Amino acid sequence: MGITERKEKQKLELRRMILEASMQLFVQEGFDNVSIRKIADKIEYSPTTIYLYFKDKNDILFHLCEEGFAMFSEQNQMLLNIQNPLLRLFKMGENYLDFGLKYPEYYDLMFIQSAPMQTIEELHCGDWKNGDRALETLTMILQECMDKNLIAKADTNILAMAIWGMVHGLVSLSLRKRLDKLVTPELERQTMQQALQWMINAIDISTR
Amino acid sequence: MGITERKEKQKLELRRMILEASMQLFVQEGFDNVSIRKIADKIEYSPTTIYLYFKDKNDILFHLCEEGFAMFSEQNQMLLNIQNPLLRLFKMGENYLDFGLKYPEYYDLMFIQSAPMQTIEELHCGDWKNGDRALETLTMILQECMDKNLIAKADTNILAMAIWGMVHGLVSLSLRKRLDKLVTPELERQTMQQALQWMINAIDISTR
DNA sequence: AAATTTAGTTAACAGTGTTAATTTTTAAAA
DNA sequence: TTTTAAAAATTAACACTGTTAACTAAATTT
Repeated sequence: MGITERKEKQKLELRRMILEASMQLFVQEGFDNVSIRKIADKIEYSPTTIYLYFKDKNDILFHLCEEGFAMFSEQNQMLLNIQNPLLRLFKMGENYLDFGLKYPEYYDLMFIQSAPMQTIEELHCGDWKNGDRALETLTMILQECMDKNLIAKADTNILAMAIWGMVHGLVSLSLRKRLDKLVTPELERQTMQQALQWMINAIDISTR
Repeated sequence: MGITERKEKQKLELRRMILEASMQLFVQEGFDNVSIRKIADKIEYSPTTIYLYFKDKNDILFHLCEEGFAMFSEQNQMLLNIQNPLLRLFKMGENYLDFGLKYPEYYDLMFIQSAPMQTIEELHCGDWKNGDRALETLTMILQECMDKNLIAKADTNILAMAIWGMVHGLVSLSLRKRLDKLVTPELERQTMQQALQWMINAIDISTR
């Protein structure tokens, strides 16, 4: 069945085109300036064609979101080389901050916008593979830190929330321009890293 | 000039009506379901009338945002009675979490949406009185904690960012349904408070 | 009473996501 | 090779959105 195979390949190709056009519009013109019609213009198809490949706009957002997680996951590969779990925790936090500042539009989709989660609930039965995996990595690092007596023993879920909460808080406040009164734009990244470092120091009991 | 006075009073009254109608729509139907036309319907004026009282939609959002800060500030009045600054810090954090979960739409405007900050830049010369005041309270508490040797000495701005970042991170992740995989909805609030408690304990050096 | 300012409205523009009906293109069957 | 059936893509439309220009009605001043 060489023909049906080719046809499926073409379908996947157009699907990719739609996602890539959307992605470019996101990065270039910002989140609010992406419309179905603009995506259609970019790929030179009519707006309704997009609905043959994606259920609705949120469905597109969700798939871009997934790509964001893939990028983040790839960036985190380097963590595997780090032996000290507390240092690994810090580096993972730094990675998180870097990712958020480097790809603000992706970060928006992954962690700030409501739309992708709605699609996950409606179309993917609440299953959020990529998001869960990143979270597991975090809890595992925390468990390792406790096992090696680097941090005080506690519920890993609570710790994970506290640490994720903090780095997410910093990134999202920065992206939404809420930190301007606290620090100048040039120093923002550096100060965020210092805040992370300060927290890691505060929980480190190995040097006490 | 009794007449011009009455007229100004009427103008202010309609202004209030617009804000209150907007507020109700926010709380009842959610952020995305507020449109100029719906506000106009609610107050039984034509949509264009609203533009005689507010520059644009963002201008309305900004003023609702200001009301949110007033509410938050009022809720924080009880902090004044707390002598121990570290306990005061914890209670302020708890207040922050409570506020975010109790008034999600207000919280959205105050800390998540981009629109209000744009209006502040354009119409109010970047001046954000209410937001700044809340931040000052936080840094002052932190300074007091350091003065009384309850926490390790450090740059108050960095500390403020770390702590604000964390509570904001928790609230915004919760509002955007990102914590579902980490904790069940019923336990969410409690776990968030525990995360805060854990952090306060981690930075507390008075019992070491 | 006439002129002028103020308050509010109507109609319209340019844009949004989305759907039903219709056409064009492609592959399979006669 | 021509006809038929299926697939792919399009046009037209609906019900919205924020916002503006032009206009009307009411109130105040001259």
